Amino acid sequence: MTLVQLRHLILLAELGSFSRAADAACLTQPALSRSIRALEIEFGGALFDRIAHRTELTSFGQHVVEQARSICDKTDALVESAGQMINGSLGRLSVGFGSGPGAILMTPLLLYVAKHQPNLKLQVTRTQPDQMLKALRERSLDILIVDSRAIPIEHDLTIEPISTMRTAFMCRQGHPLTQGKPPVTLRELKRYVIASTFISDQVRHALVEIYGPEGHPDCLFNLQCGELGNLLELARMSETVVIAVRHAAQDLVEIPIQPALDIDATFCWVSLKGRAMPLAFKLIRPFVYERLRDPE
Amino acid sequence: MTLVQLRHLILLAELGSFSRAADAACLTQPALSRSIRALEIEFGGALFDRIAHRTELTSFGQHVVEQARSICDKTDALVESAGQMINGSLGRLSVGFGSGPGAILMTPLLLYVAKHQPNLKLQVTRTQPDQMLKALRERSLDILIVDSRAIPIEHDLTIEPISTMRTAFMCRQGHPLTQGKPPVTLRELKRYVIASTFISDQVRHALVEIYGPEGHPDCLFNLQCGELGNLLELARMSETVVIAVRHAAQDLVEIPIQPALDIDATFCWVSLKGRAMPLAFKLIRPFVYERLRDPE
DNA sequence: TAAAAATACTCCATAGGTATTTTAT
DNA sequence: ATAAAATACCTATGGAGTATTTTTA
Repeated sequence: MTLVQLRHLILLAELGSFSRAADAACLTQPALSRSIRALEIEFGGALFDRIAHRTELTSFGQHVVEQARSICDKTDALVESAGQMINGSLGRLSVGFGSGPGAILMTPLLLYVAKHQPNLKLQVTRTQPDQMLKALRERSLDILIVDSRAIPIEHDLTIEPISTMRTAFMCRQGHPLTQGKPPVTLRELKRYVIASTFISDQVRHALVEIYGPEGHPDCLFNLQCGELGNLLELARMSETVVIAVRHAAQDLVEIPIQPALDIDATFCWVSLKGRAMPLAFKLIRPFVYERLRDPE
Repeated sequence: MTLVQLRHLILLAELGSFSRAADAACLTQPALSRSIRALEIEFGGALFDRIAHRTELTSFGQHVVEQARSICDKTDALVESAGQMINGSLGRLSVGFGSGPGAILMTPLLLYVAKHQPNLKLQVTRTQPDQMLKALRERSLDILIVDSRAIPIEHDLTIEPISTMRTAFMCRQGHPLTQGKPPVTLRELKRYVIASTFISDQVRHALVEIYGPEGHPDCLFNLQCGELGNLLELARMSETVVIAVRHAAQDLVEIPIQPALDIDATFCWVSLKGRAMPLAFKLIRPFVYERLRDPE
């Protein structure tokens, strides 16, 4: 029994003539005749009564056709939904965000999908990198967007860079640090509470290299919080200074510190090596590349 | 997309290895590999992640496998139910009975099917021959069991004889006609009410031939009723004489009329020419042949 | 290095085409 | 006589086998 044979059966049942059904199936009459005959032999009973100038289902044929219809409908539905999944308009995508990309991208991405990909089931998550890696390996997350320094380089991960974005000390507009003449020293900065997200080893070393022992996070930061969003809120509502990706908060002001904070965040996609990317991925990919970069 | 391919897909999803799934499918590994590849090409996306020593469904593959399972289940169900229909244990059969066969056979047949073919959906009907022929042509009846003289010989009918059964004048036990010395004349008979079912032209001619003008149904019968069962009841409850198939009522007594009523009922199957017989037919056929005959 | 999947090739079964016969009206 | 389906025969595609290569842990 073949799907093709079942379709022939359905067509013949509908058209009531081998010749016409063969035409409809883009087949010659003998081919259709054989196709039906093969089914009949396989089932062991006649599906049609061949009456001159007419072909009618037997009661057995009626029974079989009903079920054949249901089978063919199901395969049509499969092809349809598979097509939708392939072009990405159907299906689910679970994205995990690191603190930086989350602060910059989460709301815009949700907005974008809500507006332009209403059929896509998107799940976004913001937790700690190690938890997200675990989720990725358990396949409850499809992909991460994180600062590459936040995750270890491991053999089972595929890491693809997205962009580098400038990092800066920032404070609210009108903050005392912005009132004096430009170059601000670390000493001046440290008169204020300084907050940051959790810091990678790499950045810690970079800070010490630029600012000496005074730049060590343990010494530098009073407040640390995994959620950059909360830190930015804090900066807006107080004289707290935050260190973060400059572009994460346009309404804050960059502090012109000397020596300059010459650290870039390097954002990347992280996925499991060897795993096919969920198809919906390609629908959000361009949007992420477009938004996760410093403005010109 | 092929049912075979879908089964391969399901098997591979279950076993998680091309080699093992190929074994299970009685196929070589390369053949299965190609089968799955063909599906992936047709759908335009990967169904499996090939990880060394392991093969796992992609999210797209999960979606497809679910639907493939449902399709294959349906085809299994089709094959199963078709097999049952072929061996007759599933399906429906509509039988129309003429008055004689109805009186003899209807209850026993219902009983037989109830007891031995509980899965068969049997519909039995007792109406007039012309109505049954109409129903047969409309395919609301599959087959008739009637006295062949009750139906016209027409080109679109297949008529297959079953048996001939003796016809007799009958009355209840202890009826006055059974008290006198054996040969009863038509004149004596006609002192009682005589009842019959509706009579065919053939039988009418036969009666006139045997008994002369006195034997003409219009003259002979006081009561006529399409339901032989009612007539037999009547004979049991009164002194009414009935003419019917002798075997239809063993508890009635045959009247030893002279000249003898030398008329046989000739029962037959009637079906539409060129139409396959419903498969359940073969389940009741032997029973009908066995029961619809005069006892030895 | 070993195990699993992919690839290369060869072969054959079968689906489909063309031509013709059979059948029933 | 005509129209429809079945049959006969041929061809070619594609599915399956064997042998081999590639890949990755």
